[in-house]
Amino acid sequence: MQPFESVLAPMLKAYSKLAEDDLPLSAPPNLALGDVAVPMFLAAKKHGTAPVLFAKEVAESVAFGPEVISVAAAGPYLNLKLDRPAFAKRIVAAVLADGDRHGSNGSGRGMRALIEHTSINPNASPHVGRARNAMIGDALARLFRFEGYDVEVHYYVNDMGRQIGLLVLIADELEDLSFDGILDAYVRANARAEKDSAFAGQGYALLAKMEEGDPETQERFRRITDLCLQGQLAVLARLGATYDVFDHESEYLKDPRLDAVLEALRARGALFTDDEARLVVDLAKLGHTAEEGRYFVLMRANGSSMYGCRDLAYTIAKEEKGADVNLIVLGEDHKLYAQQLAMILEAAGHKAPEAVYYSYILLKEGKMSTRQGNVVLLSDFLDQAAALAAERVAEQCHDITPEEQRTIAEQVAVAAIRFAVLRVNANKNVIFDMDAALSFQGDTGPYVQYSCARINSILRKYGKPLPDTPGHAFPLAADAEWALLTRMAAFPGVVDTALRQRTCAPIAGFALDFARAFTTFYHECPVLQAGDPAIMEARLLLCRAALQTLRNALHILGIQAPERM
RNA sequence: GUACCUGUAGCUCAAUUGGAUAGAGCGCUUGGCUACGGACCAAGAGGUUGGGGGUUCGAGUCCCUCCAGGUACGCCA
Repeated sequence: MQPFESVLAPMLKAYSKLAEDDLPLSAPPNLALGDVAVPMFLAAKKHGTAPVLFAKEVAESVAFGPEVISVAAAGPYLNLKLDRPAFAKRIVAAVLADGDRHGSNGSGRGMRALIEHTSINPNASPHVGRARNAMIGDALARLFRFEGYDVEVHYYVNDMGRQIGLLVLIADELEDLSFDGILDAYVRANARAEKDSAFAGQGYALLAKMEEGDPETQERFRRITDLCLQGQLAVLARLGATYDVFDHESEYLKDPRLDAVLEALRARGALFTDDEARLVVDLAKLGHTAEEGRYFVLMRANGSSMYGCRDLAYTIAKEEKGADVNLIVLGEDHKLYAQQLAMILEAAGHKAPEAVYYSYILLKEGKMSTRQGNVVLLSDFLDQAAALAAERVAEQCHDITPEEQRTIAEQVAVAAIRFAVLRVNANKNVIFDMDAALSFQGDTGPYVQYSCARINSILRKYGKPLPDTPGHAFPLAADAEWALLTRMAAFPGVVDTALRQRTCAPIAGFALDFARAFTTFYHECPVLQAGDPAIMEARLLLCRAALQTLRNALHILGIQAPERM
C-alpha cells in the first residue's frame, strides 16, 4: 500500500538520485502546518545540499499534481496540504481490501522462524514477572506470523537439576501432591536442603541416577515435572500463549552434539580440568577479554554434567532445524550466560540464537520474591481483573448470556495484563502497580478494546449492508478524520520497525494512539447523524477500516477485540 | 570490585533511532451526558530529560566522568 504516490512520485521524478526511502513521510506537529510533512535530511544529503536549501528548492521547483494543494518549506521540512478526500478514499479502500492482513508487509513470506520462550522452571505457578517472558515471546511469535513467517514456538522444559531432584524427594513424603501444593513443597525442600546436608546429598544422588538413565528415576522426575508443566500451561493458556514443541532437557543428556563441541574446544586449547577435577572452559582462549565470566564449568568432579552441557546440545539441535530466524527470549539475568554459550558455540562452528532480553518486573515494595511471599501470581491477577471486568460487563451488557459475559470479562483481564507488559520496552525495569493495572482507564488494553466496542456499536446500530469499498463520493476532510487516515496508512511502517527491532512495544503504542484518535473522531464527527448520506457512508467505511486496523494491532499483541464489553 | 541494562512531569511510561515547541495516562483543577456506549472527551497547572563536561547546523538519544537503581560474575537451572 502506497497511497501517497502522488506526493512522492513528482519528487522522485525531478531528482533521479532519490529513492522512496529518502523521503519518509511524517506528520507535522500540527495540522495547521500541513497534512503531511517530509523531513529533507536524507534527501538533501544525497543531493549534496543543506536540508533547508533543498526543502526550499523542492517547494519552489517541483511540479506536483492536482492532489497536492500547496507546498511550503519550513526549515528542513516540506509541508504539504492535500486533497484529503482523494487520499481518504484510497487509504480506506486499501485497508478494507487488505482486511486481516492490513499492516503486514509480507517480509517473512517463504521464511521460517523458530522462537523459544517462557521455559519456566517447573517448580512454581508463574508470577507476572516470569510471565513477561511468555507475553513478549508470544507476541513476537504473532508478529512474525503476521509478517508471513512460518513460526515454530519451542518451550524448553528444565526437567533436570538439583532443585527438581529435591522436589521429587519431598514429593514422596506427600500424599496427593497437586500443582497448588508444589510451590510450598519447593520452598520447604530448598530450606531443608540448606540445613540437612544428608537430604541435599540424596538430591544429588537422585540426580546422578537420573543422568545415568535409570528408567524408574526418570519416571519419577517426569511425573513431577509434568504435573508442574501442566499447571503452568493452564495459567499461560489463559493469556492465549501457545507452544508448538516441548523439548525436555533430559532428552539432551549424553548427546553426541556435545562431544563435537568438546573436541573443538580442546583443539582451541580452551578446555581444561581444574585443580578440583572439574571440566572447565577458559573463554579467554576464545576471545573473552574480561576476567568476570571467564570460566564456564561443564562437568562436576564426579563426572555429572551441568546445565550448560544440555543447553549446548539443545541449542545446536534447534539450529539444525535451519530456521531463517532463531530467537530466544531470556531474562536479563541470563545475559552473561547466553554470551558465554554463544562464544562456545561459535568456537565449534555453530551460530547462537538471537537473544531478546527483558528486565524484571518489580513491585513498589521492591523485588518480587517467591520466598518472601511478595509476588503477584498471574492467575491471581487474572482472577481479580476478570471479577472487576465482570461487574462492568454485567452493568452494560445485561442482555447477553452470563457465559458470554464471563468470556468478555476474561478477555478484558487478559488485555489489561498483556497490554501493561507489552507496551513497555523490554529492557526496562517496570514497577508493577496492581491498582493501576486493574483500573482499565487511560493507557490500557481495555481502553483500546473499548474503542473497538464503540465502533462495533455504531456498525451494529446502522444495521444495513455496507459496500465493500468506497463509492465515487468520499467526502472525508475533517481534521479528526485525517488523523485517523494517516495513522492507518502508517501502520505497516510500525509493524516493520517492530519486527526489525524484535519488540511489540511500538504496536502497543500505535494501538493506544490510534484508539485515542478514534475517540476524538467519535466525539467530533457524528456518523449515523451525519446528515449527508454520502458523509455518513464514508464515515461508516472509515469506522470499519479503523476497526480493522485496531483488531490487527491487537491481534499481534494477543488481545481479543470483543464486539461488546 | 568489574561488566551489561536503566534513570524523562508527583507516579507509571512515550518520543519516527541524531531532527520542528520533549508527548500520553494516572493523580490534581475546571468544564461536558435531551449519549452513534462516560471503561469517554475538552481545557489547565505540572520538565535544567539524574549531575557535570564534550562532539555538531542540531543531543533525551552519541562520547567521557560522577551519582542512583537493576542484573550477573567457576560444581543453580
